[in-house]
Amino acid sequence: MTLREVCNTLGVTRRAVQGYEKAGLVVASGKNERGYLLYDGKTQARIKTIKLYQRLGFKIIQIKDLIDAPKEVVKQALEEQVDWLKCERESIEDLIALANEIIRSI
Amino acid sequence: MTLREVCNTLGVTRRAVQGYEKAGLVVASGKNERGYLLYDGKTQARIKTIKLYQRLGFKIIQIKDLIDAPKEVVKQALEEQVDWLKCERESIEDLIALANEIIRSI
DNA sequence: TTGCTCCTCACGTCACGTGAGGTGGC
DNA sequence: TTGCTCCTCACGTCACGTGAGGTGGC
Repeated sequence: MTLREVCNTLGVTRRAVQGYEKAGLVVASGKNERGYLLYDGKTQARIKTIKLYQRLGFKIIQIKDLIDAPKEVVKQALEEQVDWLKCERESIEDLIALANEIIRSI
Repeated sequence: MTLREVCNTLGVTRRAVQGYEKAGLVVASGKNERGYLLYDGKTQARIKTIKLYQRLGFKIIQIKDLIDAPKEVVKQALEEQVDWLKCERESIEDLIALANEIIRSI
């Protein structure tokens, strides 16, 4: 698939994929006769995984360490991320309460 | 109070206050005989307010429109922010569930 | 002169957004 | 030549972080 096709089917931007390449997370599998960048199935799967990790709050540099890591390492990282997400949820709860207090005082 | 004193008492960094000044959110009330930047009580209160709005997720440009706005405008902005925070909370709930699913599948 | 504290730039960060300028085949 | 799609830079974004280089009084 060309870059455009990958972007459309996976819902990522051209610039994001470019960013992943710069970070060393993915590599184009080649170019077609017109010089268009091509990505194979494995690379597309990697891009999907990267997007998923990003949604979970991992940074690019963390994903770099995670994407080719053994399952147990991934599992532990995910468990830590769940703890972090729970903290985030707590913070948001507190902020909602705080904002509501201020609203009532106005 | 000097910049250092403001930073220590309010828990902000020198660079953050500098950023607020650049954005036009606050202005130093003057300089002392040594050329140190000074901030009066009103300015310190503004900095506190800015930090609070930032915690609630407002961006600097939004705070610029909010900090001198009438109470009703602030109230409405806060109500919208609460809605947004609730959406954020939902997203995090979903992410926690998703991460836990992945963990179970490993 | 050394040491301390402050000042004002100004580049770096992060993950892209948003063009700019150039190429290749119809 | 025009029009289209792609390419590869490269500056811009956001709210500061992190120095660099210079000043003033002990």
